[in-house]
Amino acid sequence: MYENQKLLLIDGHSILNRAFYGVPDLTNAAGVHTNAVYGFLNIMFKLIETEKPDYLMVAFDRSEPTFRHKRFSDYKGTRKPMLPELKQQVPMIQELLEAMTIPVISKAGWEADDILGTISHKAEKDGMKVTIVSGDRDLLQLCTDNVKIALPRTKKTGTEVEHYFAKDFIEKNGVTPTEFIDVKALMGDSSDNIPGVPGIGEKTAFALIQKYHSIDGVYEDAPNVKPPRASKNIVEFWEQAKESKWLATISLEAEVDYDFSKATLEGIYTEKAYLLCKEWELKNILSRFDSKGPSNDALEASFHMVSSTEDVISQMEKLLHGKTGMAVSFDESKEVIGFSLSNGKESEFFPREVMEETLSGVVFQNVNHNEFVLYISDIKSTFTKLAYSKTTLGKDLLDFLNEHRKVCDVEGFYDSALAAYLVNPLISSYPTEALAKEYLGLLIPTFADKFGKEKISSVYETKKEELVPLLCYDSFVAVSSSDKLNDNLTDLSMMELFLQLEMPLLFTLYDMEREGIICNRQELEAYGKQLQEGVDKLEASIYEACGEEFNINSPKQLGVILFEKLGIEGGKKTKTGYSTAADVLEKLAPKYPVINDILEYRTLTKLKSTYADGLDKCIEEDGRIHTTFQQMVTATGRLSSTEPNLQNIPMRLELGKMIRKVFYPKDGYVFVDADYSQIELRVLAHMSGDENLIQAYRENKDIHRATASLVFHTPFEEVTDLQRSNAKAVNFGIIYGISSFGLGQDLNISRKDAQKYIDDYYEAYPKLKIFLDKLVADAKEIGYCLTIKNRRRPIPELSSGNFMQRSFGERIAMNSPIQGSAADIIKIAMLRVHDRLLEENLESRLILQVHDELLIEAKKDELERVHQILEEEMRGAMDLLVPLEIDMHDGNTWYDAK
DNA sequence: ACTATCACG
DNA sequence: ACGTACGTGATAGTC
Repeated sequence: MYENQKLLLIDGHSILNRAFYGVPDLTNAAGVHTNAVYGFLNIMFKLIETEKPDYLMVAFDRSEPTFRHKRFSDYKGTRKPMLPELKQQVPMIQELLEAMTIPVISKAGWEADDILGTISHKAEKDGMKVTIVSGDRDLLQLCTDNVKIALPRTKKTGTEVEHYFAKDFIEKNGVTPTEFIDVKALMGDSSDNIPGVPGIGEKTAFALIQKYHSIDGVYEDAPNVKPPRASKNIVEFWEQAKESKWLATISLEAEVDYDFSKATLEGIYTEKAYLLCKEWELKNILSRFDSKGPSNDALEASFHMVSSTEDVISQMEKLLHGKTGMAVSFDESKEVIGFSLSNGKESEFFPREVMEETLSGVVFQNVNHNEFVLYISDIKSTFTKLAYSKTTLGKDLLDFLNEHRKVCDVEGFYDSALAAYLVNPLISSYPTEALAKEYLGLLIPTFADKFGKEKISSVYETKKEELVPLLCYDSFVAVSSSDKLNDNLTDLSMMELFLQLEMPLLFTLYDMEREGIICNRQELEAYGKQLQEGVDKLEASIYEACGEEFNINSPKQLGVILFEKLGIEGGKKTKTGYSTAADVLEKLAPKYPVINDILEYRTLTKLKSTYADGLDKCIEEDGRIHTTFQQMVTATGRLSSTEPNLQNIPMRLELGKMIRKVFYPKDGYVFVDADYSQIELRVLAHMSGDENLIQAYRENKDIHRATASLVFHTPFEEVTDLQRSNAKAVNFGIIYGISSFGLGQDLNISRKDAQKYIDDYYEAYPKLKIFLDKLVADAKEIGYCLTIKNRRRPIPELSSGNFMQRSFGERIAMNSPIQGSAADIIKIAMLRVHDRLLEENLESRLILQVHDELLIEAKKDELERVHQILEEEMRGAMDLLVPLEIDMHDGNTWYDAK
């Protein structure tokens, strides 16, 4: 009945193993390793295309070994346990195959080999042509005229596949595939734990089987067998030979269940498979799906769009009771196209044009705790909570409400995406479909699933009905996921962090962004011009020295010029070529003057392109730059700043620092800049409880000098500048999760000397070592680390089998609690400073945060007050075992305030 | 889209 | 034996 149909059988573990070692490490944003799954799929799809099978099955061993597990191949062998990164991917590929409706066959007590042998044998008897794919050459004993073994080999040029029918095997080895079992029985196989017959090696074994065709033939003619050693041992070790043959034989009669009719390859491209590939970010695989993504028909039936004034009023009255989800929808140019509301049962989209046509405005007022009143013209509804989620911050929502507004208040707002960030800060974005899957177990389509690369605005014009469900999902998911998110936050003891710190901070950040900072375009352009002159001079000088013109900004071209044309030695090579990084070039500078020009050229072009030109583009009509503070990006709990990044404005070099002179306070105001003094080291002193470090801070000592004094056993007053600066490097190193190699590199000393510094350091501050060791040990046990305010960071790297990855995880476990606790502290300070400025009816405003620094645009007659507020709220943000100190300066530009 | 480089804390 | 400091974002060049 299966005459001439084709069956493809895959040896699951073997191909996954091959893929794992053949494909470079890949992870998705959540840190899940995916390289083996990806490689497996590529091999599988390639074979589907070339072999065009009618049926496909994949065989796996069961993880628990049994007495029947007799052969040990490289991936499961006794030599090395399976690396965790690979092991994790076994259930992943099985889940995906099942999602693709490809049968995954395994049976307790039987190996994949036996399953493959049995199924291929049966299929052949049914008249099929079989291809077995494996990386394991042992399977070659299964090949016949109708059963082909395909062995993929990873070569530089890509994956090539070797094919063996019985005739190919005979041609290559001089014995038949079944005779090869007997060859193995004689010669043994150490990797498979097959003893064989002592004294018979590969050559002899082949020769004997070619002559006698089986071990029985050899045994029967034992007296005449040559060489004499074989003749003697085949008799003496006959039982062992038979045992070896049994071990080497793949069963053709395993007790496995399978059904060809369920292996037809129809419907591989299922919705579930699509979503798994998407979650694992297997983008090349995704392109094979032409599916438009999932749909939840029953749910979407409750999604509507209002089209008249009467509808607006009745729907709002209906939806605005209790907890309500709200999401504002934007097109690609950030124009509001409308908003959706959802009560978790029904959801409604309110298009902008309908709202504008029919109603004068929307006003939200906070009356009591968690109780809002929504006024639209003459209707009035009360509701208790807003939930919101979007890839960007809930600040979008505030913007929208502000346009129509009067009051936007902290109480009662709930940003689902922000909650999801606290639960897992490692994810790069928190779009609706991700929250839906994680917290509702609901699969929903994205815009790209439905509309590909079309523009939102054009879809909105032409296919509004199809778009509405997507827009409704935003508010539906926001409100529906909040219970589950709250459960998670409660379980993790993070409710306080969320409600008392992160949610209120959202409003602080919103205000800071709206405020912005004045940036003087004329001065910026003059500065850029000045830089350009320097660039031109250096460019000419570099071309002159190198004897030709080339692109100095291209590390590739620069590397060739320096290390090949000019023959400069000491060029450190990387994957792609020579490294031309500053620390490499600096070492060469004394011998080659052109190097200094190149370094200076780099400095100037960086300042010109990133800062002079880059900031210019960001000055808005009000003459101010409005950065965006990202609250859901960093793994540690810090903020980040984008478009533009105002947290990396030059500071260390004078030329770069000058840029700060173009940032002004408005008329009648001055800048007040306050930064924490060594906040991370103070946090470390507190958390570790080390008496020496605590005492040094309580006595307000120069901490680096105090460290040098202890480490180098030198009286405090006699510490040299070099000793102090070395001690400073060690202090930094400790915060980063020190390694002797890293410290050595930073100080340009040997690794051994660096290790001595570290040992002496720990002797000086004994509790630090105990504390840092405990951080790592605890994180290994529970899989994550915690800050003072219970902010958590999962560290999947700690369970890696790879030394490098694991070491990285250990450094993260030491650094994140410190960096993250410092972030907690300054966030508290920001909130309090911001709130006090408002409470005390001041006109001074908090406008920037740079990790350990706050910048206030302070009204001149409020200066004293602002100083006091900063002092009190920054120092008093948290009670530690050591005082929190700040440095504070006023200035007429940002430059002067530092 | 990815890599190298460099700006900040 | 392994080959690095922790956390970010913007730009230019290369594929």
